[in-house]
Parts: sequence; structure tokens; C-alpha cells
Amino acid sequence: MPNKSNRVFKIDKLPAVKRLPAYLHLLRELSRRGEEFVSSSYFSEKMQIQPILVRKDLELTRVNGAPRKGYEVIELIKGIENFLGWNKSIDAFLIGVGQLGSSILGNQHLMNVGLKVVAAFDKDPAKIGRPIEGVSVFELGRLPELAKRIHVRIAILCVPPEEAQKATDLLVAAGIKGIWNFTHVTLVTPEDVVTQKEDLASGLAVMSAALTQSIQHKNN
Amino acid sequence: MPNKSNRVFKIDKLPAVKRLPAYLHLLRELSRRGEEFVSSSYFSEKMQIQPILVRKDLELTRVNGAPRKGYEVIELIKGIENFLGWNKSIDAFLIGVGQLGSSILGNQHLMNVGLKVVAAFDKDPAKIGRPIEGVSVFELGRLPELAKRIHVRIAILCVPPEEAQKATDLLVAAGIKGIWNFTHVTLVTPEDVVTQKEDLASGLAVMSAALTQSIQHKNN
DNA sequence: TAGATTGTTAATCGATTAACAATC
DNA sequence: TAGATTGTTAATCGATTAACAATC
Repeated sequence: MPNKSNRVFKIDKLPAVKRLPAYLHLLRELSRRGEEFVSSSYFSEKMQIQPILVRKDLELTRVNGAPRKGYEVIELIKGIENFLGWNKSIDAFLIGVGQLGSSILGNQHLMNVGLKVVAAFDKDPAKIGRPIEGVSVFELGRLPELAKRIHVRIAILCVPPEEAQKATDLLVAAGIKGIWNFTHVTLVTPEDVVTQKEDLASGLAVMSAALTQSIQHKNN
Repeated sequence: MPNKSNRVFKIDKLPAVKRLPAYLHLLRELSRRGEEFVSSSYFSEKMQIQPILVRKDLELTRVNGAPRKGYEVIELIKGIENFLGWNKSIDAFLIGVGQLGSSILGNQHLMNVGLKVVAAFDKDPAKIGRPIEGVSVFELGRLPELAKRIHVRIAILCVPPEEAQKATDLLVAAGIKGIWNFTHVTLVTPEDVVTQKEDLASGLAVMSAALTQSIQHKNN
């Protein structure tokens, strides 16, 4: 049952936060091209949202734009990176080196996101010892020790569903504060631990629903 | 600029639709265990949302629950599958067999979502001919012909950003109606073509923002 | 100066939650 | 019957959009 205390660290402006990486991506491109200023209408066109929504979103960064000129590209980049804590590199553990986990390790594109996996863990003794894609694989039990030693706060969870909650409990006990959840299980955590569930099926559902509805539309 | 006609096929209840796969997942598990009925409070607990939200969401399926008993598991499964068009297998093309595209082809887990890639396409002649993970790779120019022949409506877009819009135009011209967009580019399409953008960076942003905010919280 | 663009304040829209009657 | 659970109708909350004054 979702209790009120869960709200404490629930960030607000969730949709706006989700759009920040898209702004950042466009800003870096502009910066590469040597552009100094950018207006809300530029983002509006590229992202197909209203200019006013752009201005509202960018309020998060506390960067002020200049009338007639727009926002300073460099300032916005810094502002977004600061807001997200993406100004420094982010270390993470990866839990569960099965098919999905290995694929995340091996896929630069998937991880082209500023996150650096510094160690991987698995229950299966057969997988331990030999590095995968240059990342060492340790026995899951050694996680608390390593988490303390190298002060990692984020874990990427790729274990089978039936082990998800147990692994989560271990992570929480080890002081992990953010769990990027690639399982289908909704995790239970204390209020100061953030979980983010990724589910490709949601995206496909949106597309499928739109498609079946447009067919029904046609048939009417 | 998002014009009003874009709305025609914009599905509403978007958040609810995104939750449907999670319901489906739990329902299939219940079905496997031989359960006949399920109540909104079951989903509420598993998904950590309010029971009333569950009941609202399930309205989409038009399945009625019975007071005191709950919903019939089988009925709900059918209802959701029908709503999403997941009752039949969904064929798709994959465009761009680079690192990400190959990884999607190779990763059962990523695609454990009811989607079947029936053919892949690439611009690079070197990649054409030899199948990847059992899927044949064709020259991009042959897509219109094949789309017509095997009547595929969905494409998974994994090309480099600078080619994204051009590839999209080709897909649209070939009669593709749904584009699952794994590039960073916001695509422009006619109103009857649905696009769904997947971006892991959004998920990481949510987690990062929550983490940096919780630190600031602590320091106050 | 005139005009483009921001930022503020208010209005609208849609999603979630609450209250409670209906029902088996 | 009493009580658990749904489904309906209304209230609240948050996100987006609109209007427009401020500013360089």
C-alpha cells in the first residue's frame, strides 16, 4: 500500500524531468556547432511541444533566458547537468549477468547515458571471475563490502523476477540509494531509496493501442 | 508545431495504457497458478497503486468485475490482449542493424514482448545477405516491396540520428503505421502514423534527479 | 523605437483520488 | 443477512496551455 511517506523523495515535475535529456542532447549538438544562444521555439520545433512548455521545463534549471536572445547554450547545459547530477561521472553496479544484463554491459548505445558500470554481480558461481566486456563479475554476497569500499549509490537490476525483491533488500542494506529496475517486479523499498522501472512493453502497448484504435476508427 | 490533427489518433488514458502490460504480466502468472478471480486490491498491492486506479484502468478492457469476487482472470487477459491487439502475433521490421539493432535482435528478453522481427534492413551493403540471429538483412531500398508482400505495419527504428527522418519518410511511404523509435530524434509523421520514442536516458534522469535532490535535502 | 522573446499569473485539461451507492 | 468488492459520480491535484506584461 503506497503510504504517504513515500512521497517525501518523490520528485515532482516528473514529465519535465523526463524531457531534460532531450534538451541536453539538442544543446550539446548546438554547442558542437558553436551556437551561443537558443530560443524556446527551437526546442519547440525539434521536440514537437509548445514553446511555453519549453520555458516551463527550463525553469527547473534556474537558468534565466534573455528577452530577444533566448538562453545561453553553455549555461543551459551546465544547468541541466547540475540538476541531474550528470556533471560528474556516475558509477553503478550491475546485478544479474544473464542475457539482459550482459547485453546492457555490451551495448555502448544503451549505456550511452553517462553511467559507468564499475562491477557486476551474479549468484551463479559459473559466471564469477571472468570479466564480461571488461567488467569484473563478483559473487553477489560480496556486494556490501564493495559498495562500501568504492562508494557506489546506483544499481542496475537485471535478475530473474523471482529474485528481484531479495536482491533489492540486499542492495538497500548495502546502502544503494537508486535502483534502475529492469525486471517486471514492482520493488518495495524504504522511502529514501529511489527505484525506476524500465519496461519496453509499456512503449509497445502505447503503439499497439493506437494502432488497433486507428483500425477500429477506420471500420466505423 | 503540433497541430490539432495530430490529436486524431493520439490515444487518451496514456498512463493507463502504459500500465496494461504490468496487469497482463500478473494475470498470466495467476492463470498459470490456476487462479480464477482477482480483485483490484491484489493489483494494488503488487503494483503499488491505489485500488480505485486499478478499477479505472481496467475499465479500458470493458470487462466487468463481480462484487465480492473480483474480475475473472481469463476474461481480463482476453480483454487486455484485445484492447492492445496482442491476441495475434505482431510482425515487425527492424531498420538499422548497428550495435543497438543487433542487440535488439539478439536479446530475447528485450523482445519478450510479443513482437516478431520478420526482416531487418540496412543501408550498408556489407551487412546485407548474412542473417543476424536468424533474421535476414535486406538492402533498405527493398523495404517497400517486402512491406507490401508480407503486410507488416510496425517498424523498429535503430538508425543513426542523422538518418532517422529520412528512414521514417521511407517507412511512411511504404505504408508502415507504427514506428518504435530508438533514436534520439523526434520524428515527423502524418497523423495516421504512430510513433513511440524509447529513451533510457529519461529513466536515468528521473533517478538521478531524485538522488541529487535527496542529497540536497539532507544537507539542509 | 519596435519587435522578439522571456517569465508570470491565470485558465484549462486530464489523471488520480475520494466518497458512496449498488450488488452478489 | 452482513460484508466485501465493484462501479459511478464528484473532488482534488498536477501538468499543460493561454494571455500578456516585462525587457532588452
